[in-house]
Formats: sequence, structure tokens, C-alpha cells
Amino acid sequence: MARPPRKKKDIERAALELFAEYGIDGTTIRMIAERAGVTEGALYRHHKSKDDLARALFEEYFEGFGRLLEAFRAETTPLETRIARMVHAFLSAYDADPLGFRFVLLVQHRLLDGVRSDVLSPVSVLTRFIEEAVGRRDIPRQDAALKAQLLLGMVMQVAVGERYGRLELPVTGYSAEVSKAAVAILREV
Amino acid sequence: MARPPRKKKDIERAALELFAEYGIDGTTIRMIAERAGVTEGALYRHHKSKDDLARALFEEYFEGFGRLLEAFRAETTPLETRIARMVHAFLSAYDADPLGFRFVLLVQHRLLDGVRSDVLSPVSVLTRFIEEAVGRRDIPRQDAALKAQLLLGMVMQVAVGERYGRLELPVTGYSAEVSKAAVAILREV
Amino acid sequence: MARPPRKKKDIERAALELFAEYGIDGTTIRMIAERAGVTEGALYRHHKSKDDLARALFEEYFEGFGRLLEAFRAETTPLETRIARMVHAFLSAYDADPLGFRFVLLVQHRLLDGVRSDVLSPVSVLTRFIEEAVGRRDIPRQDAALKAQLLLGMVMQVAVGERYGRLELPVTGYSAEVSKAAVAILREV
Amino acid sequence: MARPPRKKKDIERAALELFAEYGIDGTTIRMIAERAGVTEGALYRHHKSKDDLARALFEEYFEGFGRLLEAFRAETTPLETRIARMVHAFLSAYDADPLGFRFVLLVQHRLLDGVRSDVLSPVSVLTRFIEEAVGRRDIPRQDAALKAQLLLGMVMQVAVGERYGRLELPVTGYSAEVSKAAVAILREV
DNA sequence: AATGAATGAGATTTCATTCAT
DNA sequence: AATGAATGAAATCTCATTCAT
Repeated sequence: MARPPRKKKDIERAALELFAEYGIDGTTIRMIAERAGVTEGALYRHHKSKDDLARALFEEYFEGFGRLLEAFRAETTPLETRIARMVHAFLSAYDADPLGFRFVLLVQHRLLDGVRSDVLSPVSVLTRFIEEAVGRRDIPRQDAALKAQLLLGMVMQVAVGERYGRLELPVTGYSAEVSKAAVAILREV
Repeated sequence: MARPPRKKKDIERAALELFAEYGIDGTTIRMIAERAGVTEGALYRHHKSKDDLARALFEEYFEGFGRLLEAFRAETTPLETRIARMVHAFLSAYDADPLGFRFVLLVQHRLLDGVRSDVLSPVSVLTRFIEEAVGRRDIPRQDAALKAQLLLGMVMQVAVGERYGRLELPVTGYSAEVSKAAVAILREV
Repeated sequence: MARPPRKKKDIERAALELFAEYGIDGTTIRMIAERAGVTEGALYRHHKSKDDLARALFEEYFEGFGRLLEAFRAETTPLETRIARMVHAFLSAYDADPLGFRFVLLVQHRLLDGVRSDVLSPVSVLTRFIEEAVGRRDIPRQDAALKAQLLLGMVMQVAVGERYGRLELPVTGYSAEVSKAAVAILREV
Repeated sequence: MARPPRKKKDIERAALELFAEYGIDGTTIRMIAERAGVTEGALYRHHKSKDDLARALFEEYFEGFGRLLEAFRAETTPLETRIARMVHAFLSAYDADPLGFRFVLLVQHRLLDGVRSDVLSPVSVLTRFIEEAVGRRDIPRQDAALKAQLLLGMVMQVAVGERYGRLELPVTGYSAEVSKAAVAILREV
């Protein structure tokens, strides 16, 4: 009952940043320990393994994104408003913690397969969102699964664009335009 | 005068497939050699290191994508036609060689930084394409850099969607809808 | 708090002996680990690489030789006495630890270039010793740099002679004659 | 009966220079082939193995040194003259081909053990030379084996001194002084 | 005679993880 | 809880040598 959280947070933050920059395999336990100001053994007090640590971080972020979108999907505001809020929330997440976002971007293809199936994924939320809008006749009949991918791809690529110097921080500056594009995609069939 | 390099192609194909499935770090030299039917040392006659091999493959594909788009950008057909062709070409590339495409998708964030600057990147081509369309008054004034990212993100995410079982092969089946979405994004500002 | 490094000395001694017998390249990490009773990885906790280990050992011995001679150079005893002591000290060093001496002999041409310039080398000490003796009019004016090499070459070759079975252990048995030769070289110009 | 000598000499010279600079293990077949302007396989037309090549070169030089000294030992000129000629011949050999000399210096401890016993070694010649001088009452009774080592050590160290920038080229410039030192060592007992 | 692709065996090094302290 | 030495198991890479051409 004492205070374990102390170093645990340091370790996790250090790991996140290093994973975001060098990938999971490119990051060693020693690198994490060094940046967190602990020694290698200490890490195993809090996580079973390096992979376990990476997975925990990924799920945390991934689930966070899902919940973020879910909150707006369930809202009863107009379609345009909900889309704008979703886009803005996503881009705000990037501005608030670019490394966390990049971490997800970088390791997704390695860890996505292992995510627990009860976790709400962004794609699932978007798909449901589109299906409901169709059902409500807000937008024409269309392939919700496809459109969900298109929307997600668009928004994520804004982060990628910033990462590679093609777009500028803060990316929330692009919120309005991206929202408009999203709406156009859903309305125009 | 000596024996011709029969195994080079085998090695590169084996590497590509394994990289696409397990990532660069998740693929060992032994795995590549085994699949290519050579010994581990053979790889080093043709490439300086595993990383060098990965980089060579990446540039080859990456440049290929750039050239693909460039061909259509330069065309004098109507905007809609060119967009449709670009989208279709991209998605066809995936259907023709899903592993090659996935390889690029999977390793891009690790290798993108090191690409030679004279290589024509898809984003550059798209940006120029949009700027020219604006100049020609085909579409309203808009942020070409942003829109290029949005278009690219959309199309690439279709591949990701297929990879994770959300969309179906052949992805060229989505060409029409994706093209329409792309046009909508550019026209609607 | 963790366990103290019990094996470091074992590793270094094992390496020294093997280097002395088989050279650096002729000695494998496995050989060192085996003789030291550790696993191969253990070596890397204490030294960055095999070369680093060899270099550390070399500097230790090389500097030791320099200090050995320096002690006698600074003495205020008669020239003959100091020479005799230097020679004796050198040859004693060989009798006390032939492997250490042979190690230096064997690897010098590979590692000499990289020695830190602030390390007192035997040649420097001898050169200064001769220059001071000239300044004091103990011996005639002469080329100190050359004579330093001659003296060093003589003494080292005694060790070589023993190594190849031309001379006998203990080599301190040759101290008197070698000293006389050294004096003759300095006095007779 | 055609002309095999062509590339053989190139290969041997290339090997000698590389061995002198990097040692035998530090020199790869590929390095030799590259410098000689042939490919790796070509080397095996002329020598059974890299080691065989190194050994052949070493014996050639080593025997050459022995014969050089032997010629002067057998002369009927005064002792001083013969010593002066021996020393000069040795140092001239260095000036004429420093790399060949350094090669011997660098690899001697690795290859000396395997030299055919019928090869006339410098030490043997010098020992006999001193014994004969004692027998002829030219110099006092003394330990010929020891003195042979001292003489050899002195002269070789001149080369070492040049190699490490302590002495200057041409080293034949030191002939007179080294000869005087040699004589002093033999006369003074 | 020569080429250089390919082999085969091994060497160095890395690193997640364990465990005595 | 923490330390960091040591392990153990690979992974990358090197390179002398062989051999089909």
C-alpha cells in the first residue's frame, strides 16, 4: 500500500517515447531504464516483459482513441457537429501528445492483431456511426466499412504529414478543412 | 565467366514477403535464407546488410508508386479521369502484389527518413497535381499539401482495411467509390 | 546492492594469457569465456569489445613499464646503478610474469598507435634519461633518441630470445651482462 | 610454360603490403585480390591458402636476412668492418623496402615457430659470428647467444623507432652509430 | 587461368531476462 | 523494491575456400 506508482510512470513514459522514436525492437530494456532513471531489473517489477509493456501502452492509447470517438458518436447533435468534434478531438490528441500518437502509428501493425476483442476500436466506432447516419437518412446509403477506413486514413495521415514535415503544428489548425472533407465524403455518393 | 547470380531475385522476394509479414526486425537473416533456399552468407554478396536490403526494396517500391502517380498527373484528360486512374492504379498495385504493398505500409515509418531526396514521392506528385488543378481553375483554391495527405491517407487505409479483414479483395472493387470521395474532397471546399 | 563483479579479474587474466599465446585475433571470445569460467556475454559487461579489452590490458602493462623506468630515472644514484636497476627491473618483470610481458611484445605493433598520448612510454623515459646524463656530463654528447631505441631493443630482445628457447629462465641471470652492454653503448661514442 | 608470373607477383606484393599494415588476420583475401587487381579465386591458383601465402613471404624475407648476414660473417675483413657491413646491410634493407621489413617485424611472433629448421636464421648467423670472433681472440670470452640477441634487438628496434616516428628515414643514417654500439657491446665485457 | 556466386563454419556482439545481494 | 552481474540464446555478419561457368 506504499507508493509503487513513482517509478512505474517514469518507466512507461520513457518506454513510450523510445518506442515512438525507435520502434519496439529498436528500443532496448537498457535504453528504457536509463531514460527512466532506474536499472534494468526494475522494469520487471512492474511489467512481465518488454512486449507486455508495449502491449499495455498500446491498448491504453488505442482504447483511448476508441472512447474518444465513441463519446461523440453517441451525441445527439447534428452530423456536421459530431464529425467536426471527432476530427478535432483526434487532432487535439496529436497536438497534446505527438509522441503517444506516433507510437500508435508506428507499432500498430505489430500489435493490432493481439488487441483484446472487447476493446472498442476507432474503426468499429466509425462504422457504427456511419451506419446509424444512413439509417437516420442523414446521408445516402453507402458502404460504411469502406467509408470508416477512408475517414480514419485521412485523419491519421494528417499526423503522418506533420511527422514528416509536410504539415505544420498544431494540426488542429487543419480541423475545419478535414471536417469538411469528411462531410463531403459521406454526403457525396 | 563465373556463375551468374541466380539467387539474387529469390533472396529479395523472400525478404520482401517476410518483411511484409513480420517486419524488418521480426525477420531474421536465417528466415530469409531458408525461404530463398540459400545459405545466410549469400545475402551479403548482394546487399551490405539486412537493413540495406530492406532499404533497397523500399526505395524500389516507393519510387514505383511515385512514378505510377506521376504518369497520370501529366496526362491531359479531365480531372475526374485522372483521379480515377490514379486511385485505380494504386489499388491495382495492391491487388497485384499485396505483400509488396503491405511491406511499404509496414516499414514506411522506419525507412522513410532515409529515402534519397531525388526520389519522386507520392505526396509530392499529388501536391503538384492539386496545385496545377487549382491553377487551371478546375477546383477551388485550397491547401494542396493538406489535401495531398488526405488523398494518400484514404487510399492507403483501404489497403490497411483489407489487411485486417475489414474490407475485401480485390480492393479495386472500391475504386469507383474511393475516386468519388477523392473528387468530393477536392471540389468541396 | 546487486552482486559484486567477481569475474572481472578472471576474464582479464584469461584474456591476457590467451592473447600472449595466440595473439588477439587468434583468441576468441569463447576461449576467454571458457578459461575464465563465464559465459561469452559476461565479457561485455566490463569491456565494450574484445579490442577494447585488449587495449585496456595493453595500456595497463605499457604504462607499468614506463613507470618502472621512470622511478629509476629520477633517482640520484650513479649512472651505472640506475642503468643496472632499470635493466634488472625490466628483466624481473619478465621473470615475474612472462605472459604479461609476452602479451605486450606480441601485440605492441597492433595497439601502440592508439595509446593515449599522456601515457609515459618507456622510450620517452629512456630518452629523457640519456639527455639528462649528457647534460650532466656523465656521458658524451650523443643522439639520445637513437640510443633509447637501442637500449630498449636490447632488453626486449632478451625476452624474445627466451621465448624462442635461445636464452634461459630466469632472464634476470642476464642482468649484469645486459647492464654492462647498456653502459658501454652510452659511454662509447 | 606460358607466363604465370604475371599476377603472382602482384598478388604477393599486395599481400605483403597489407600484411605489413594490418597483420595477417586483419587482411582479407578480398583486400589482397582488390589491391592486386584480380578476384578472390585467382589467389588459390598460386597459393594453397592465405596462411600459405603469408608463410611463403615470411620465409623469403627471413631467409634473405639470414643470407645477408651470412655473407658478411664469412668475410675475412676485420671485425669492425664486418659488423659495420652487417648493420648497414640490415638498415639498407629497411630503407629499400620498409614494408617488407615491417611485415617481418609484425608477423614474426606468429610465424617464427613454423619456419623450416634448415633456414639460416639471423640469430644463428650472429651467434656463430660471435663465437668465431671469440675463438679467434678478436673479442673477450662471452655469452654468444645473449650477445646475438642484443645485437639483433638493437638493429631491429631502429626500424621500430622509425615506424613510430621516433627516428628518421633513411635509417642508414644511423649505421655508423649503431655499428659503434655493436662493437662496444662485443669488446666491453 | 580467371571469375565471382555461393557455401559453411564460426566469430562477435546483443539483449531480454534471471537472480544473488 | 531495487540493483546490476551474469546467463543463455540468438542474431548479424565475416570470410576463407570451393566450384560452376
